Amino acid sequence: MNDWTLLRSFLAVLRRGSLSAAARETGLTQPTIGRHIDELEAGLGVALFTRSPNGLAPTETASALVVHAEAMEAAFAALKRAATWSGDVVQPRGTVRISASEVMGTFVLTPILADIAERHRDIILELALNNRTDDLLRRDADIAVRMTRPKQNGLVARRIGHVPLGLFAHRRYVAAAGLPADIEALRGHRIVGFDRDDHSARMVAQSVLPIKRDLFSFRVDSDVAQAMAVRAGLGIGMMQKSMAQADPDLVPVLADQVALQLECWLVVHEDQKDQSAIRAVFDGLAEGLGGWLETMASR
Amino acid sequence: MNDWTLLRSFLAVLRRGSLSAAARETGLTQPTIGRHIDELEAGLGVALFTRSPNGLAPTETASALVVHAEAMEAAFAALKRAATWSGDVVQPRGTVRISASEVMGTFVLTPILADIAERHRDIILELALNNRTDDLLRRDADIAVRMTRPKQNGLVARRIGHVPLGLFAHRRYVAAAGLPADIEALRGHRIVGFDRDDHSARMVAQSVLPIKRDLFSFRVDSDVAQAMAVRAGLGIGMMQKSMAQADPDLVPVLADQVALQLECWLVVHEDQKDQSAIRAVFDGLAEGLGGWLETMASR
DNA sequence: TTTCAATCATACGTTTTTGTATAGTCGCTG
DNA sequence: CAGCGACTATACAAAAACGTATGATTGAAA
Repeated sequence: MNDWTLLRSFLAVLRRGSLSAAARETGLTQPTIGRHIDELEAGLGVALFTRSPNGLAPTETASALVVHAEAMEAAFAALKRAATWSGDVVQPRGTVRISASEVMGTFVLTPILADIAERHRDIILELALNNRTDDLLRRDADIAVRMTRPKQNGLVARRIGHVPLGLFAHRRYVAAAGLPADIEALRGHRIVGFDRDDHSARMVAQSVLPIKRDLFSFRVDSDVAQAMAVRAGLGIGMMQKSMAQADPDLVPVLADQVALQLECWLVVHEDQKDQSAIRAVFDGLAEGLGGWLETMASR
Repeated sequence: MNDWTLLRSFLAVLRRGSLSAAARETGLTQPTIGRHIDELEAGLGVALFTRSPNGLAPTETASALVVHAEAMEAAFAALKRAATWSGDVVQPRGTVRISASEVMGTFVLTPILADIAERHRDIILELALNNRTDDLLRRDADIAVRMTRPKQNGLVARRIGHVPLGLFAHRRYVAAAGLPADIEALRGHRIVGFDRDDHSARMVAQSVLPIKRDLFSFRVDSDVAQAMAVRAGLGIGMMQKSMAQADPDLVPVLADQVALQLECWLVVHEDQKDQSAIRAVFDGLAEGLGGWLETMASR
């Protein structure tokens, strides 16, 4: 068993849930995908899917293997990106993939990246939005914007500045429920917070707030959705001040008692930091983010 | 360009240095490998090798891509291993790969692993000897024996105990060059140490010894070769006390002033620690290593 | 209940990929 | 300087992989 191609079909079936759908995704045909799965099961000596007329359901074994198949996929994508930097000429060019949180990527990075794209027309930019911290390790991205200091070896990190956070609520909510007098009084309010993904909670663990899941009466894992929920008057929630200030109907809550800020880090792989395309984007991000964070801090 | 198989040929050519040799390694033929390289170069749009009558030399680009291809390879190997744990039955079985340093793996682990293999006949053991610390991240191994506390997320680590180190020299060397009176006097002696790989230096950075490369008059990166050099009378070198005590001709040097010990950690992936095969090996290692470290400490 | 839109499985012809055989080039050695 | 051993490149045949077409089964909607 040593045919790497079979795993592409494996991933496709796992994601689409059927041979036919996987065939559509990969550009192959249903019999081919079926043969691939057969061959893979025979080669590994395990059952990967339970066949049924309405699709294929992955077995436990298949679920355990998916991380490795995805690692192969990520490595392949990284290889293709790295090939675009070839020669590393004076004029930087190629594809650079950036990983960031939803909020940072959507609201902060986009204008900065627009500027970088303007200055370096030969650089293609990719933006991966999620809150995982292992993007660089898996080479899922070339540059990461993170809110925690990276701990791994082999990474080069630069601290850019601080991002101020605060509690906010919509004017309408405040009119109906009032403002809490102190932190304890928050318990009587509707709080918007995370569902399962407690990355934001871990990040602010050093804070004065006792953040736990049962505190929240509205739960979503998407930071952007949390912000939208607050803007919709669903309750009090934590968000970046820059986002809140963009909406005149949002009022700060306990601003004097809850003043929180996250460190902002720019991270690259040690062995990639001298690629001209990556360096150009890194420097652009450092400059753009630095300026943006300064204007935020001075407000 | 999305044929994962081409990268296997790419790796083979890179390692063997010629199409023909790569063909022999992979079990394919020289024309096939040649076509694969052609196709890969065309697909990526870069030159990977400079052809010559006595082989293919990798370009700079090719060297930059090798890490990603190797990541794919490692992920594939990990997938195949993980498939052997299927079902996760009561009786643990499958292939478990352990990463350790040369010294630990060669001299300490082997008897312990023999014991584990005896108790679990359905477990196949693999032992990868190197001093890299990213084995687990790349999933190059399932369990790692390390001398430093792992810092990464997603890993579970257990501290097993301490490994005592010391300076030693061969009786013959001492007869010729004498024993140093204090640490400063080491400068007048022949010292056996690392060449380029300063992992051991970093590990003992907190020590009293000012370890730098120019201190050494004999340099090898292999810890085992260092120990052999000391046993051959080449000079004074640092080694595990357990190894030194196995040779009656070795005498401790500055034992009262240089007493060093490394922490010994057992590390496993969070999402794999409940696989019965891995758990069996992990527990066996913890028990065996723990006992061994205790007898070492009591000497 | 019947029909329809999915699905997976199988048979067969075609395309693509691979292997075999051979020619040609370079460097090394006697 | 000739011969040998290593390599790459090319031409053609064999084998493997793939796609098309079709049948069979299921589940949901009419």
